[in-house]
Amino acid sequence: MRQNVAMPSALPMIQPDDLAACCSPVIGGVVSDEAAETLARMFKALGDPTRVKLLSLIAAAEQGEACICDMTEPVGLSQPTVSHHMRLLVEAGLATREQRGKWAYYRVAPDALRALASALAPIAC
Amino acid sequence: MRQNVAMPSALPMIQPDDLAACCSPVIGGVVSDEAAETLARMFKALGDPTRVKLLSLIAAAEQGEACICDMTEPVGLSQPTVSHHMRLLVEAGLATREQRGKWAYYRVAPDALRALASALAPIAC
DNA sequence: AGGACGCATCGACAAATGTCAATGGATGAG
DNA sequence: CTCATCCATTGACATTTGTCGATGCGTCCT
Repeated sequence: MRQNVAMPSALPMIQPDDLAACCSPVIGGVVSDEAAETLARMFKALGDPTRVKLLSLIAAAEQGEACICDMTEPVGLSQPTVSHHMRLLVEAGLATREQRGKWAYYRVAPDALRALASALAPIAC
Repeated sequence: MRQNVAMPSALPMIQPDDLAACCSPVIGGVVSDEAAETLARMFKALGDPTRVKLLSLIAAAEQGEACICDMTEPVGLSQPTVSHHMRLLVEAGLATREQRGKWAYYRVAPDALRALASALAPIAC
């Protein structure tokens, strides 16, 4: 390795709690292992075209909510598969689920999206 | 399926070219299949804690650049594995690679991060 | 020229992921 | 009560992903 070039060690460690802060993570300091884990778990949930589209469908739906049966046809996948994807989105904190009678209504979690967006903020805040 | 609830069909289709626009994707209209694919490919690259940390390391390094040999020890993985992860980040457009003599210098691609961040913007823009 | 170093590629392998058909549990309508 | 509907869970399977050791290709130093 080259001499002693400016690597991590003594840089401000970003903790998971800091994720909500503006302009913190990725840029602005080395993220801790836990923060990297937390961020990656959320990003992974967005790392599938079907889930991106599902989230988009929900956000675009009137009332900002949708149930499984509304989404299977637009994404062209089976009901169990859509249910599975929605579960991943909820577990990642990117969506919420509310059972109302026979239907399960899913909504986007704006705070989580905001947190992710701010985690990416390169410089401009 | 319930009656005819407000689903996609006639909503503004977000195309990949629109991804740079502010406040467009995910929220604000149903993303097209291609846009969902594009976004998912980038998010997937961030869907691994190692890659999040790598990006963070690069961004935090002085000069904003780092080579493989600077990163293997902080992430605790073998050189081929780190090289592999960096390739994924570059292919996703989230980082750039520049060979200078013996070393390969990696930098973060701020525009790509900005595009991703704006793709998440829930409402506030 | 020869050796040391930085990095990418290859082959291998276990683990995780996306998908479906089949099934089962709730809820609401008749 | 009975039946249809919405949804989640299960089991199965092919594909993708993360990781490593081994190897090969450049580049720099002496």
